[in-house]
Amino acid sequence: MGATHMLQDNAIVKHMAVPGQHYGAAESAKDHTIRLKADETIYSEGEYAFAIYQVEAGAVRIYRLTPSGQRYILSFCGKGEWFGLETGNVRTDFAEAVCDARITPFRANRNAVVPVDLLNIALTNLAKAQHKQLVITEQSALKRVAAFVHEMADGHPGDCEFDMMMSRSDIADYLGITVETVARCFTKLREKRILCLKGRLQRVVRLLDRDALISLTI
Amino acid sequence: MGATHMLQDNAIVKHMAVPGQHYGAAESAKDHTIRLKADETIYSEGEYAFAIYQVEAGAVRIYRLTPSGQRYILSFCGKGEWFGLETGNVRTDFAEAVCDARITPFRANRNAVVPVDLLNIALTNLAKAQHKQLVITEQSALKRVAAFVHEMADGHPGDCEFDMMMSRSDIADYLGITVETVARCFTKLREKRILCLKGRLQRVVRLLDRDALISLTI
DNA sequence: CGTATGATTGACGCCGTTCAAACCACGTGG
DNA sequence: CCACGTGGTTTGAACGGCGTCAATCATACG
Repeated sequence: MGATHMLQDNAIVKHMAVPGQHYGAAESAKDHTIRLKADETIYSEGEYAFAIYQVEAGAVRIYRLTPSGQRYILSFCGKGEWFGLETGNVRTDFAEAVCDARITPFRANRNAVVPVDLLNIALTNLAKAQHKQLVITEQSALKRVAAFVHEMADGHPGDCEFDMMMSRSDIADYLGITVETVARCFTKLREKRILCLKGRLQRVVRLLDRDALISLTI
Repeated sequence: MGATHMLQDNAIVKHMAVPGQHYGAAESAKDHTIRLKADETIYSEGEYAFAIYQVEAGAVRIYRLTPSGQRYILSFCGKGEWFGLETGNVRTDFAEAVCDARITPFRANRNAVVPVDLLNIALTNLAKAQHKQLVITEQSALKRVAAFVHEMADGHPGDCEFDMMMSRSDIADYLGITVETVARCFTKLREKRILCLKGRLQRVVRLLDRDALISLTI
């Protein structure tokens, strides 16, 4: 999190980053960890936004519903990532646990101090959103799925085997394609000997050829 | 710009918004207006990021080049909008004037104060990026173009006739479709009597049926 | 064993890409 | 003035990939 950002030598900006400084004070902004079961709702569109959250374990999906009722997943948040920071006071999207998860809320109590760099969180989320735009417009379903697996693999550095946790339907709504196409792309990746799928629901990936995967996403 | 955001009653956040308060001080962060000709470069990928910018007149395109050399336009910035706020010290994208334009840079000089709410800018840009994700995945080229025209129309409230300024190629790279498809969609919008196109390069839109346009984007 | 849920596979049609040509307004120079 | 070239836009024809609808498979659970 300690990433520096531009304009960092600015006096105002400096004041924003007080990591852990006020944490543990009499009136801490940090609440206790919340344990969530799979698919449990964290907040919904239209609700009052009183906190931001950090993922401790598991994964969270942030999504919106189009007027036609279709779900579009804006982002998945894994361990260490922040979500729930909005422009206004009202939620514009939904947050749910993808699987069993733990998250920590940070409330904005009066006089309490949030021990986090909000600007950094906002800019990180912006960078994620921009990268996703590139992935999505970078047409060809196979490229999108490859980029998704790559993204998941980045969340597990070192491991060549990991659990994606999300369903095919989650992946489809995240990449803007259909479940069937997602399945077809995964079989293509298997045929190309880039990965294996394991587990009851085929959500555990074993990476066989990371380089080939990356070259697909380009 | 003065939009409130969540956690606004937080002490740290309060300190960030000092609109105009320090402006005009001995060492102002605001530089003089820059005048740009069409297609002139503002900054490029890899450069050191020392300032953010506000558009005074005209329009600016923010884009990236994929490894395969394809251009993808992340956003257009019109009058009043901010761009150039990045996560790191190094530019990750390019900024160019779409047409003749005027912009104001805000440097991060030592001891100088940026009279703007950086968090608000970041969150606004994040909201824009998220909305664009919905537009793009909301497949069907016609819907994308309709959403684009709608977005342009929002920049000219009240006017039913305005200049889009960008070329078909700009629009294509912005929406992730081809120039030909963009042209076909515009003729469809003309056939549906939703708009007329004027000017030598057919970039001036006259909106005939705003409601029909909006209902297309849903 | 029957049902339910989620993943996979197949067949077919449509929409957008690709390649190509035409068009239009505006220059230039003969 | 006309011929020609240029940059941007539009239109046409053919191909291919993804969505749709449907059936099948695998595993878990009552």
